[in-house]
Amino acid sequence: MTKPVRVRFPPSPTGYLHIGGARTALFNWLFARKHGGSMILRIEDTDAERSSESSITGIVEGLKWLGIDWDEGPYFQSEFGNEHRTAAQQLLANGHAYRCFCTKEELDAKRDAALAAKTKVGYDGACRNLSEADLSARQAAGQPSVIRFKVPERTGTLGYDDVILGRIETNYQELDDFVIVRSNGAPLYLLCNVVDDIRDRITHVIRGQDHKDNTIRQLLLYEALAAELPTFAHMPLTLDPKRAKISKRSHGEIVAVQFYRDHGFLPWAFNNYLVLLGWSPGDDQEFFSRSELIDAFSLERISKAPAIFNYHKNDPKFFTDPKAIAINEHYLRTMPVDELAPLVQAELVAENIWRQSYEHEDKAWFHHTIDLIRSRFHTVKDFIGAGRAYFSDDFVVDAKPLNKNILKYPDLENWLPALADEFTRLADFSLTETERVTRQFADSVQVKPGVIINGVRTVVTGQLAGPSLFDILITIGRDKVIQRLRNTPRLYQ
RNA sequence: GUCCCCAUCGUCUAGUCAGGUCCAGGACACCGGCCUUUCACGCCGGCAACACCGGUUCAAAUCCGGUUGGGGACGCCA
Repeated sequence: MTKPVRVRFPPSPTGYLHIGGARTALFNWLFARKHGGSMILRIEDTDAERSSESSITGIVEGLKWLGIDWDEGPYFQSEFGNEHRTAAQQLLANGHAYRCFCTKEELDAKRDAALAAKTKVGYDGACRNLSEADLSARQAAGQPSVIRFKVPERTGTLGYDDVILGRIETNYQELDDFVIVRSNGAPLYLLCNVVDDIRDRITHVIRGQDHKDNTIRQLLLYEALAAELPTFAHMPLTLDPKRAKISKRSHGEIVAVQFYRDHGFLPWAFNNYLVLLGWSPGDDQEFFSRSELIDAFSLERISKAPAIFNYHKNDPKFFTDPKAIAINEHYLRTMPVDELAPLVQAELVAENIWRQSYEHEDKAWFHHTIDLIRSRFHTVKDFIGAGRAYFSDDFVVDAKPLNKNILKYPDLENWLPALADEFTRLADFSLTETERVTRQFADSVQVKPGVIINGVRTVVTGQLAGPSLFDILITIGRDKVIQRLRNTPRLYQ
């Protein structure tokens, strides 16, 4: 019987949840769900200077929006300071660590010198073998010190089997003694992280490849702490089109999960996009329901090579990775309308154009309208943008159709109100009747039907494109159609 | 500079571990066509890649070596 799977997502609250973090959370979550294990959210806030409350809120909200839930936590690393310090003292006591009195300035100078001389950069072990007398003298003198881990004097290599990358090994010679406790007594990430993972009984550490070198050193910590090693899986990083690591600092909002929420992405569609960045099922399937994805997911099928988040700044057509938009569009037009309706409702409510009747007597109309217009939309924001005229009289007539379909034909100023009169007289405001009258009207004024049809579409919806005009008319309804047609002259002012 | 990792269409990727079925498959994007009152959707078709060099082999995208390129790490950050 194997141990139940336990994974964790441990963000440091120093900024919003970005694409890379969300993807790491998603992969951990999928793995936990697939194996009936537990997902633990642990906020790594030991760097008090950089951690912020708003960042924690942002991360939690981001995960909730994505639908990535957790079974334990959020735990806060800062609440386990005692455990971290105890572990450090234990390592000090049993000879796995030692006090180092080198000052930051000395170390910086040595590192700069090494970098300049283009030789190996690393701690030289100056304090590794301080005599007892020296040690107590310095401590008695109140000289500040950090605690360093003492890398064992061994030959050969240190390594582990990564589920994604395979065997990873590093020569002991490459490892230098690393700091585990700051001079102010605060334990550092490398140690805290291991102590927490041991306490939380983490079985699988799934994180980015930027942690690969940390893992090697943490292996020594597990050993010194006499703890069992978890399984490691280092995911490929997400890079920008210039192949640089994405970050809030250099990329801004476009990499924030919040950006996608605020731009009308469907949470599941975004997950579906993210999972394809570095993972594939092995066949041609690209769209997955939640359960299908959990079922199909496996760490072994994660790619080794980094994936590019393919957005282009100031692209007039694609405001983010075209694939992300394509996946969103797919869900937008194929998902059950009754699942989409609440999301559209939220947008309408936010715009103050929501009507209670859409939930009751006009529910069928509301759903029908969503279904009628969604195939042209990219995000749910389009329902209050391009689709606004279906829900409100307060909509803008776009400049392009205004010029192309209205101003270009001055006669429409009179024709469209006249057509409105025709509609008034119609016994049956139906698909066939509105079409018949419209074509007849075009014939009577001797223009191609398209001129009238496109003119009406522009006046009634404000848009250059849309569904079949007669579907639009009967959906928006006779009264509003007539009113908008009669208002045509104002477009010429 | 040192160490580690990676390398298939513009992008995400399948195929690599078990060499032949791959003159390399799918998706996005792009181009063309059909449909059409517009624009989409949908459908049909097209463009487009095994980084390079050498080796092993009857046979290499696949195995081995090297080169080049890219990334990550090298903190009293996480």
